[in-house]
Amino acid sequence: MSFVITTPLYYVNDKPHLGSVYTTLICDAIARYKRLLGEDVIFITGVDEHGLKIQRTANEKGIEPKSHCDEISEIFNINWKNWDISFDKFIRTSSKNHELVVNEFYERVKASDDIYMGVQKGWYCVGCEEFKDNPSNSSTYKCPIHQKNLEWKNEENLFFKLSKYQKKIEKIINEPSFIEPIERRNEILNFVSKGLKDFSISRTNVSWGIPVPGYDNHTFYVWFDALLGYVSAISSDKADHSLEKSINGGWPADIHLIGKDILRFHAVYWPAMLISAGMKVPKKVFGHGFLTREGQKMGKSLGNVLDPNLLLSKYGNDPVRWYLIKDISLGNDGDFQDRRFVDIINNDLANTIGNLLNRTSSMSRKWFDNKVPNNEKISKENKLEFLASASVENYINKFNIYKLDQAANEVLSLAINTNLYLNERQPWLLIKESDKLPAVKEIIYNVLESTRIIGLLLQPLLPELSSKINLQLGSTYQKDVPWKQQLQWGQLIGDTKLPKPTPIINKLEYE
RNA sequence: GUCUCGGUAGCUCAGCUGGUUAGAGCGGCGGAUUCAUAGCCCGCAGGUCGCGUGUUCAAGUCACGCUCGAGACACCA
Repeated sequence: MSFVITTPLYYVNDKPHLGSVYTTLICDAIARYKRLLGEDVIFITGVDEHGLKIQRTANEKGIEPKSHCDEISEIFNINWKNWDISFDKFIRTSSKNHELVVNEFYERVKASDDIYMGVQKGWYCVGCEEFKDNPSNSSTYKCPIHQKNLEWKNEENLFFKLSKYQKKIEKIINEPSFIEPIERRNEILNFVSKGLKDFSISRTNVSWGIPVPGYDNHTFYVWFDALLGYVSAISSDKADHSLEKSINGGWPADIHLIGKDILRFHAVYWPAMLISAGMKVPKKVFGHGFLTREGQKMGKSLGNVLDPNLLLSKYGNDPVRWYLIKDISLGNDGDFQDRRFVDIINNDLANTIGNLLNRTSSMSRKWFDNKVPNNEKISKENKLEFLASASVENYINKFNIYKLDQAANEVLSLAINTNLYLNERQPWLLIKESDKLPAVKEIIYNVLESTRIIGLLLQPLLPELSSKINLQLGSTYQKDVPWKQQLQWGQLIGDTKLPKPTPIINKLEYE
């Protein structure tokens, strides 16, 4: 059984922004987590390259759409590597194999008698190049963006019989686990209950797209094409790619993680399309929130767009991951605040976790010949062992239901509890009494062990920091041993050499 | 316009089916300690729980109204 997780296929109109980085980082954490649990993960990301907007952007730059897409796609690809994203597939919707899959899919949908030629008519703004749905549309209505009169337009389009799937879609979205979070689910339920209308899947005025077989001047509407990228991605690296290859390769997706703005396409149109083609629907569509900055919407007009690459180069990968994962609850909107960012990183990562490792390792080295002490096990019950196993359990429970922020907080509280334990036991006093040596050994072993577990728990969230922690404990994550097994108490081996501790994370300064 | 969600300490937010002195983290202030990255640990924050009315023995927690904010109401992704 494979676990298929997808980011949206990002529109190549512009380079990656913080929002796409956010989505992708979350997916990466989930993908890493599932791999640690031993699942066969297919982590899909990629780019959506067709459509009028791209065509126009390329025209403005005076280049072919294809070269524009090559350029931006490469930026995305490099970008994800810089962020250490562990994706398995990177799909480009302009690729040949994708086109083959789209055509095959289209044939299936056609065979289900779900395609017909219709007329898209309505009030059209030439400036926006789109139809405006205006209840009181009259010829005097002006487009609010362009301040121009609308034109009445008829356009021949191929339509997909979405209305036919009303009942089936209702059934799917009624399943509480299908759409998360629940607030978004209500919106979709409400939308669907008003009755589904067929939607057009082809355009006649867009040349940059996949041609519809049999209709010379038609190309597929970008959404019809883009959603299929999730499917074609699965077989993208196969020599002979076909729809069947993708289906057998792991479809359906276990989770589509997307921004809340594109929920409807994923939770309504997409399942209907899939049913029509005789395919399975995704198991879950998760619409996360948006990021604001210092309480304000980010936008070009406000000039407050936060460049993710700047964050990466200035602060590094793990701090950004920690902030976005731990401080924003998945599904809610989140606010990026410079001050808070610095505080959180310094407190959580440097002071609580980093310093714990540092003080622990220092004591052990100082008193036990630069080594891990042997576990004396003199106490009847081990408080830290109890706390650690509780944290591991909670962490896994939270992660399984995609409450990543709570999982992260679980790690943090284990670190806090471990610091607390140290302060209670005060081994630095006990060490002065020679008969207390066994007790000191036990305490130090426990604390080192707890720290090792903290490091392991951080593996899917902060891969870099995690390995740094374990390295300093002389205990690396072992690929051949199940992660859950390594999370069990008591795996740290006595007499292991401890390297000289160095800070695993530098403190940030607020400017 | 219709509908949905939210308005709780300086900031970010927890508070499930109503019930002892309303909680956490961060920031701020004070204290104790030294193994450690001036760090960890301990204590302090007296907040009309947006406003008003009502239901109730009892409401942050329910109902209604108002107000402010976010969002949905189909082909921009």
